[in-house]
Amino acid sequence: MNQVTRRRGAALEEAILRAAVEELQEVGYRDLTMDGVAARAGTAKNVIYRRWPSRAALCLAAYRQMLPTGSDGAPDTGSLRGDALALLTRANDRMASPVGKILRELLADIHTDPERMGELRDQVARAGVAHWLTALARAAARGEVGEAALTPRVATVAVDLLRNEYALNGARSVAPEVLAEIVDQVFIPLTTRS
Amino acid sequence: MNQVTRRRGAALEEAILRAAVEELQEVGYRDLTMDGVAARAGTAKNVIYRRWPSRAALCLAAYRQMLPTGSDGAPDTGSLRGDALALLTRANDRMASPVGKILRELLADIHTDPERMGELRDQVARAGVAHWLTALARAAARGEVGEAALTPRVATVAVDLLRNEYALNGARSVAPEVLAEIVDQVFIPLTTRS
DNA sequence: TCGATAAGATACTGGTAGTAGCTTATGAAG
DNA sequence: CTTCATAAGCTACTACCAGTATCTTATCGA
Repeated sequence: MNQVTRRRGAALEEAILRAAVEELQEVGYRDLTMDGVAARAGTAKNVIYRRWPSRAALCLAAYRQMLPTGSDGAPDTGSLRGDALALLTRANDRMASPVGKILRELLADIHTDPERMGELRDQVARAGVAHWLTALARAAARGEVGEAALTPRVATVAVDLLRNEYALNGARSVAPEVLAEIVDQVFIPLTTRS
Repeated sequence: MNQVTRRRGAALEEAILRAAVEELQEVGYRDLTMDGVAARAGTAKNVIYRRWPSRAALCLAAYRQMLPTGSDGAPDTGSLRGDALALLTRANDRMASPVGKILRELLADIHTDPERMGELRDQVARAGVAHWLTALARAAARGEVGEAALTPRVATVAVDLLRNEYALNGARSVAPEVLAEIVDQVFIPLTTRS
């Protein structure tokens, strides 16, 4: 592994992160090893440890790289129920995807580390709140929903419940019927003016 | 560690489980080691492996031993809101307790193992659903709530959201204000006839 | 009394996080 | 062009732990 030209600084850092991302994609968080990342990056373990204090920290950084940069717009199906189902389905797809799996493994592993949890929480919790709020705002403009519904808690109730399903179900993806149930039994009754 | 009298069968099994429970209480799931349990039980690791196939399996069995046997009755405060807050507070206390912490560590570790997840899920999900249903039934008798609220999904919505808080917050316990928010912004509006 | 069974003791494999210490390429400053 | 601090590269190491193997020996039932 004798390097002819030696990478340094940012270039090396990127190479390591890229290697970590690839390892995450291929073997997942649980089975990712520092030796593996080092080998793939063509460097040595201690080089990694000079930049990130632990395996979890490295993987967290790598995870960030994997996130889609340009998030899609909010769906506009014309009805609140349609929008909600679309948003929830999208969230479900994301959580069931490889990236979602990695996120869940990561969450599971670092849930005792308050510091790193904080970083992840924002990533997780904030994802898409805006979309729910705009969907609600549109519905409010149509007169479908009352003012009382426009709190963050209510807006995110559906995704929160979805996240709970994953917490209970483990790795499996959540069935569409469950999504409909959440929307029809909770989200719509909560938001719709009666 | 030469035993004068050698324990066998059920007696030994109980001793191991007791040791595992104590280790769980003292160091938690994450830091529990099979060597530690064996030492504490005054036996050897392979004896444990003759009974449980893995560390996770042993800890799951030990966790079951830790559960309170006689669950408390459903609170009856006279109002649905009071009952809901009481139930949710109790659930929060349980989840924040050492036993709850162990449960969460366990959940986090085995969430990729569908088989063991199934065992745990019932334990977790079913816990207290009955109480919510009786609280709702009482409220229905008083005319406080409509029929539509009497689905499992709606009945457990508060605990489900609480569980989500733990998923997002990691180890920390959930603040009382959050409990009130869940009750006042979600549970009560969902259930109460308008 | 004897023999099957399972407990006990010990040692081992294999894998991995994280550390240490040395060598050497690199780039910047003089 | 030379020097020198820095950081990359390399190797080897510690410590830890899950799970396995093997042999000895106590126990219990026939």
